[in-house]
Amino acid sequence: MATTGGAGRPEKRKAITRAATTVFGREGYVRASMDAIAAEAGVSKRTVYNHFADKETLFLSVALRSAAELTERLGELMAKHLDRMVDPRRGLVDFAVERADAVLAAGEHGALGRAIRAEVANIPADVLEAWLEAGPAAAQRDLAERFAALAERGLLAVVDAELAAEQFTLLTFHGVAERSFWGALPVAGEEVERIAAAGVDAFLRIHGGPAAAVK
Amino acid sequence: MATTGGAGRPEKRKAITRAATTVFGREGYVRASMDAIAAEAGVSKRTVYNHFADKETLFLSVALRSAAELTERLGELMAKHLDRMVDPRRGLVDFAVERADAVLAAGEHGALGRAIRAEVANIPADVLEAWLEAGPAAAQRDLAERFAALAERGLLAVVDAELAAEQFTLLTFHGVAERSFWGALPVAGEEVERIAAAGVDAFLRIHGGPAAAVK
DNA sequence: GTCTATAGCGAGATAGAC
DNA sequence: GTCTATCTCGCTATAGAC
Repeated sequence: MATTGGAGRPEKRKAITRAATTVFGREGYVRASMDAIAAEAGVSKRTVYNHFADKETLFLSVALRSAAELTERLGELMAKHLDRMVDPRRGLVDFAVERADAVLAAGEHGALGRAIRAEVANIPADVLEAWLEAGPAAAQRDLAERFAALAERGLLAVVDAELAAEQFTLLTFHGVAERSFWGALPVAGEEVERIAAAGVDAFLRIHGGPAAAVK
Repeated sequence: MATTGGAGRPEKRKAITRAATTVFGREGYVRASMDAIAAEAGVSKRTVYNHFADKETLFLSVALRSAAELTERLGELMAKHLDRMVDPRRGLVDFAVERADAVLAAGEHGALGRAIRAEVANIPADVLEAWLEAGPAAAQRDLAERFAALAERGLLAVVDAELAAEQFTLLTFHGVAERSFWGALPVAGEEVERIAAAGVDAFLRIHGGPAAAVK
């Protein structure tokens, strides 16, 4: 959102956004200080204010960027596991595990998502809408399209792809997200796999095609 | 957790915890000021520090209390809707709707839960454990016991009651919690009912007994 | 002309003395 | 219940260095 102008070397700007991402992710919006971000970026505080009008602008800028990056990463994971899927259970479980890792791994995008969720009451409605559209909503639409394609191929018995995508995410991801407080606390890999497997089993009982019948 | 001592009139203490609950819930931990809490309680700041050693102690104290109260309230809702249940779908949907209201209604316990989730990285592990035990974990165990009893009565076909309770919560509650950012943003009542109904339908496909077969 | 370094302002916080 | 010491914050201003 609205930088201060075109001023400044682009490599400095990149260092600032990188630093802001890690510091906001680690400390949250209120605790993070512009001093700490400048120090982490290895630039002077004045340079930070040369590139971004104020703290809020910087935060929303990196939050939007992080959401878009995560959406892209999740799209890659879907392509890898779902597009050429043969065994529904295996493909879905593998995707669920890798998604949980991608979103919740320490120091990654999940930390900024947690900061956004903590600040939601203080974020302008239109900016929050933009974040949702670049992040969670977009990823959810991607997944729904993939599920519709899988139904086309007879691998899932999905009638409402949006609903199926929502329920898949709830059953295989949100349990882990809640346990780890969106990545703030570590969750054992085998726990992630256990939840993913149980979630996929349940999902297939709701939306599984004949080829994916569950005992 | 560890107050400063037995000093002070109990009605003042109650006013302080009430005020702290609303202010922490409204502003979050970092933004909330001890001045604002003292003003909201109608006492002097000195009185606040007479009852609670510092800001963190006060916060954790009211967070624990709120979690326990919410667990009790949820237990009442379960008793009301599940113990004498006749129609599984109706009972489960009604419970899901009232639970979402109880947890996420503006200014209620959900606000403090949101504050806790935002501060999770800065909360001592043992205190966080205590909060989980008094709140979410206890409520989840209650629900599992109820589900086991319903299976006993033939109203559900549940084999793993803990898993069923977890999946019920995911399917009927977490979608609403996520949409409203744990109560920070309003969600229309009909949206809550729609999600609850779809979640219960899915749940009954996984765990429904013969009496609750879904088309 | 963009950067660094530093100093400082005004506001608001915790915490505690009186 | 007031009042204040001390700290840190976001942000600005003033220097000079590459």
